[in-house]
Amino acid sequence: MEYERPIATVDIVTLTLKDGALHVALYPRAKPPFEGAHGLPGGYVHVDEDANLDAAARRVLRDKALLKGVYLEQLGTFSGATRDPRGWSISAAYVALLPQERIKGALLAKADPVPRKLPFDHGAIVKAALARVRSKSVYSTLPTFLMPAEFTITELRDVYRIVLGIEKIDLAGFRKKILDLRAIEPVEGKMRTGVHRPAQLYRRVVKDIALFDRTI
Amino acid sequence: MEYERPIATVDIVTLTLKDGALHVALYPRAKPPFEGAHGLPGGYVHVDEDANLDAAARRVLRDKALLKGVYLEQLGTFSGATRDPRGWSISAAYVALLPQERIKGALLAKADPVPRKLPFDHGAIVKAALARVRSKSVYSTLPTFLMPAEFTITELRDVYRIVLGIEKIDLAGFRKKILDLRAIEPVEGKMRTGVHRPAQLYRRVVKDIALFDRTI
DNA sequence: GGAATAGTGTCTCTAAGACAATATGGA
DNA sequence: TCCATATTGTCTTAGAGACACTATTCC
Repeated sequence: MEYERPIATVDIVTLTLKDGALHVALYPRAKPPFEGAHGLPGGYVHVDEDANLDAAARRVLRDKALLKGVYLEQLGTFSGATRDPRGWSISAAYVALLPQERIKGALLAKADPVPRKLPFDHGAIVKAALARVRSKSVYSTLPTFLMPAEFTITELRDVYRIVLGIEKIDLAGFRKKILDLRAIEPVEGKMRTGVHRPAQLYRRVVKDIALFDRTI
Repeated sequence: MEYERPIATVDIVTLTLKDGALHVALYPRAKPPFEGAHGLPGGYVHVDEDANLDAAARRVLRDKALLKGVYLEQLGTFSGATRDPRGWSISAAYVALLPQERIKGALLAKADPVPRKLPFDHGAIVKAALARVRSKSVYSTLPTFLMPAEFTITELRDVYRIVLGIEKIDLAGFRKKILDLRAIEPVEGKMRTGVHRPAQLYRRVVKDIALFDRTI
């Protein structure tokens, strides 16, 4: 026996750093339901063109001009009879991380506390995304995907501070850990200058995240 | 515009311990496709009776008489045009853990290496489930859900050894860590006897898993 | 020189790991 | 008594954290 098939969609929680806090990218909805309201980018799975859900998520990112080198991982699947007014629905949620300058045309809203009045269960999805990113950042180089192509160790340390909500992280210890992992490498001859000793610039060397033995 | 809706199913990777190794519960498929073959328990989402995917997963467990106190978590969602001969499909995969004596009527197959010739992409799903359970067991009390109601610390230590693939874990250090966490408590007056000093029996006290600061 | 941050070295202290010592019941 | 495992205690050592010290640039 065949059962009625649920609606199948993907939704992307695109997180970035702005003004020292995590922000989520929201876009106005072009069609009902919730037409005009700002929500997570997403949409129907296109069974004729998407090879799978990952491909559907990448297509959504492409439509928003968020393309190359974006960190993307499946967050979880949200479902139920009541989350979408159109009927029983399944939404595969993804988390994307990228530096702010890569995002154009989106409304960047503070991710914590989660913005009020998001459509569907997008509030719960953003909350889950934040929890995932925070817990994973404790023992991985996930926050490097929030950095621009080149960054100093101090800047990376500050991003860890923001993501993890830690008031201070000792720079000497942080430097040792992050360099021992060999997940970033110095960019030859490039320094960040200022009214102080110039700092070495680094870039991420691994495509995926690297894991620490312990915690940051 | 509405797109054609994919098939929506749930699949459960039920892991247990047997003969000192992780095993996965397989059941013969009653209907096509792959009728008669052994595969993961699962089935269509019933939009008329399931409140959401978690409820669908619990219904599948209930149908297999695996009911109370089963640890269940969403593993991830597997999808695509080709994984199911019936068409573009989405399967929400779940991991369930329970002690062997709770499982009746299933074929228990060694989970590592993954059994050959499983239907659909069930091989990949089992592989992902194993990876999830192993990585999470490093820093949590997840393996306690593989234990019967009462167990000794030595028995729990051995389960960690099996799940993590570690040849030896010092019992004294393990005892300290697991007791400090207060995730298990002694069962008053109950001891496991043998041809040696009797051992205190313990039971799990937390409903969910508890997390270690570091690793086992 | 002074200010500010980058980068290195060192000390302390905790905690993990190894392992010794003791406890207890059955044969 | 001995054997086997349970349970507790102790010693050593690696590593994290704190922080002092030096380096380098601009003013």
